[in-house]
Amino acid sequence: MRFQAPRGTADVVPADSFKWQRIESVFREVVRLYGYYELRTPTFEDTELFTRTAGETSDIVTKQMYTFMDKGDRSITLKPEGTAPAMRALLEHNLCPTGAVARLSYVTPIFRYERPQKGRLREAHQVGFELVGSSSPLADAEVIEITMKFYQELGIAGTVAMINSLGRESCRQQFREAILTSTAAYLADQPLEFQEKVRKNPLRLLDSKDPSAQEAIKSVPPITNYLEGESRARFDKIQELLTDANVPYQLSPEVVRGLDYYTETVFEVQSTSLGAQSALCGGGRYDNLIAELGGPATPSVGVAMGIERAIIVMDDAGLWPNGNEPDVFVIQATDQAQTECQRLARNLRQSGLVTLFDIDSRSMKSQLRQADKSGAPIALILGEDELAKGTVQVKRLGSSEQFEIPISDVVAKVLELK
RNA sequence: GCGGGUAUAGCUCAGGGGUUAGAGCGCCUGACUGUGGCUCAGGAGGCCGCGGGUUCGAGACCCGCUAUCCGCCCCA
Repeated sequence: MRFQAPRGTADVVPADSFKWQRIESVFREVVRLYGYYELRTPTFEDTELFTRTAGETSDIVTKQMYTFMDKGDRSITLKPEGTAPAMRALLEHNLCPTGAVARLSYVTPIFRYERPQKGRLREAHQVGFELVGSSSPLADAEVIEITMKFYQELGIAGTVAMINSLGRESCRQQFREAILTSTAAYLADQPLEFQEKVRKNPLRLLDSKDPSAQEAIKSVPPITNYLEGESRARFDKIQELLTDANVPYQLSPEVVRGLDYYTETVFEVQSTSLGAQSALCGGGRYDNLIAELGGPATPSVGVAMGIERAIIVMDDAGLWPNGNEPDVFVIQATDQAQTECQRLARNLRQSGLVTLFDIDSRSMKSQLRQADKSGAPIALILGEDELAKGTVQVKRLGSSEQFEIPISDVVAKVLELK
C-alpha cells in the first residue's frame, strides 16, 4: 500500500517551492509598505464562528466545511476562510480599540470540502489583509490599490479590479425584491431547491454561469441603481480615488461574493487562465462582522488572494524568471584535493554564496555535468596541481572561458562574476 | 452534491486479447591522462492506479473503488 496525499491536497515539491516563497515575499513586502502587520491564527476554530459570519445559506457553511467533534465534545471546524478568525483574534486581544484603525495581514491554509478541479483544492492557501476600524472610502480604495499592486509586482499583466457595491441593508432589500420580480418567470421553471436558495439570497443568482440564468438576469437593473445617498457617494468616491491612483478597475454588477458578511463595496480580480475558477482574489467591506462576533460596531474592509491560483496564472504566462540556481559549483579534480575543496566551499558560503559540491567524489566529467545542470554560472576546479601552486581554476559555465587565480582571491572573484 | 474524460518508466505519451511491455525527453556510465553543453555507444528504472470478474490467456474486455482533469455548483 502506497500512500498519496489526500484528495484535494497537494505537496509543494522543492522544484516549485521557490514560487511560493516568491509570492509570499512579494506579498509581505507590498503590505509592509502600507503598514500592515502579520496576524497568525489557529488552523481550527469553533464551528459557530463560521456559521455566524459566513451566512447560513452560503455554500461554504451548508456543505463545504470540515467540521468534527473533538474529544471534549466541541464542534470544531478547519477554517474555510481567513477573515472571521482574524476578527475573532482582533477582538480577543483588543487589537483595534474603539476609535483606532488596525492593519493586519495573514498567510493561511483554508479548507473546503469541494470537488477538486484545477485551481480548486480542499486545502488551499491564501494571503490576505484587513483594514479594520475605518468607514472612509479611502480604506476601500487602499485595499483595492494594494491588491492590484501585489499582482503588478508579480508581473501578472492585464488584471483589472472588478468592483461593485451592495450598498447598505436598505438598498439591498429593495434590490433583492427587484431581482425576484424581474426573474419570477425564469425562477418558476427551476427546481424547488434552487428557488428556495434564491429566495433566501437573491444575490446568488447574479454570478450564475448558467446561460438561461444570465438571460433572466439581463432584465435586472444593476444594483448600483439602488444605492442610496451615502452608499452612492462612497462608491463614487472610491472610483475617483482609484482613478487618481491609476488603478485599473471596471464596474461589475455581477460581482456579489459568496460570503454573507459583505456590505457596500465588493471586488474581485479574475483571470482567464483559471478555467471555471476565474477568481484570483475576492474582497470587500464587512461593516457588521465584528458586531456579529460580539464586538463594537467596527467598519472594516479586506481581501483574500489565492496563492495556488496566482501560481497557475504565472505558470501560464511564464512569469518565473529564475528558480534556485546556486552561485558556484566546487569541483575536485583529484581526491587529494577533497579537504581543500571543502574548505573552499565553506569560505564561499561564509560570504553568502550558494555553493554546491559533489559529495560522492564522482569523475570530473560527471562533476562538470552536474555543475552545468545545476545552473551555477561558475565552476571552481581544484586538484593536486592547483593545490601545489595555491591556485584555483575558475570556469565560466555557458562559455568555454577558464582561467587560474590564487586561491586567496577566489571569493572576491566569484562575488564579482556571479 | 451532479455529469463527462483519463490513469502504462521520473515527465509526455504509444501499445486495443497471444512469448521476456515500448518511444522521446530526463537519469547513470563510457568514448587515451584532470574539463560541462553537441554527438555516439551502453545501462538503470514499470505490482500497466487498486480490487474483483470474463477468458486457455487481460496492460488491453466488464464491474467496483481511488485519484486526477473538464463542465455544473461554488469560490481562493
